[in-house]
Amino acid sequence: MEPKTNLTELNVSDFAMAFEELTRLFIRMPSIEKLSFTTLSVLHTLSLRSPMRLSELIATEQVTQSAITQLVTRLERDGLVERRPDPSDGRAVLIHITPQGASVIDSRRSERIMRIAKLIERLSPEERAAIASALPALTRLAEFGNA
Amino acid sequence: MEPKTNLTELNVSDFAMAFEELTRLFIRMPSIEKLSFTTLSVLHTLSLRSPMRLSELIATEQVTQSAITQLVTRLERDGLVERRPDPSDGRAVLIHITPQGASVIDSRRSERIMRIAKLIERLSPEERAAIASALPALTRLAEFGNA
DNA sequence: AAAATTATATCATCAACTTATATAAATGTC
DNA sequence: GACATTTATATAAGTTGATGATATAATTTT
Repeated sequence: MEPKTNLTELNVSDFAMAFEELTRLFIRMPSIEKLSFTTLSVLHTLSLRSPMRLSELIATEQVTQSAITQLVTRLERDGLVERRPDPSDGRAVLIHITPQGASVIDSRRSERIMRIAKLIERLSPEERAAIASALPALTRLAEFGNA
Repeated sequence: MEPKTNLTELNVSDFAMAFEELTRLFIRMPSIEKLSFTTLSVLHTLSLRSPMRLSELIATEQVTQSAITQLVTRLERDGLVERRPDPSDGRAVLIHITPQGASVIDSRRSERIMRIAKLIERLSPEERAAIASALPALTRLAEFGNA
């Protein structure tokens, strides 16, 4: 609506490209545990909000009920989560993250921070400062995803 | 090695967190064509460097030979790529992207730019300017991935 | 010429996703 | 309260996407 099209459009296109590349880099980043995006995402969400219902996870993770049910079954098999009845609704179960599941997320997070640190080291102080001052904006962008 | 640990570490941790969230947002971003990461990545790589050998794609995409062979077989089935003999090596095939495959990548890219533009609109001019000045640094970060 | 390496196809298996179906519990309507 | 509708979740069947293993042909090395 606003005639900032020229400036916004140029920024966005370059930004989008850079971010796509960074996303690719991240996805392909080696990891101790070879877990899928959704697995990690579910565990991450549970590490923040455990316990949760399956229906809640379906909403946060944007995959089908069946996929979540099956993933939780596998995670339960591997000891990363537990199913418990929901006392407030006989149809539902509550998914609890186990200490083992939580430690997967913790170690994963630490590892990725270390890897990113390695990359950041290769930037100049000016480049780092620029990223630092953009960080609040990037953080805000990220929050839009939870809206 | 350098005693910038404090500043770098603080930045990196926050940056990493914001970055993880943004990555999640991007991965979960809805799309007209529901294609997997590796599918898109292969098509993207081919759109830049077609034709390529399977062995080259194995290296760029960081998955096994078997996975690439099978994926290319499916993409060929769907008309997005073509296999042709490599005249310089009787064992090899060259994978060419088709116009259809290229248009998948193009439309995907345009769509994502539009979606990101929508998000960027919600930032203030100051926030946008901060991201714009960080963009060269982010772009540099992204390039480390191709090293 | 034979051995070793390279390039790729295929098989078997499991994870991860989809749609479809089924069942039980909860809620809404009369 | 009886019945209809909705909700929550398990499961089946199928495809895709990944792995390791195996096989075959072409090329390179010895």
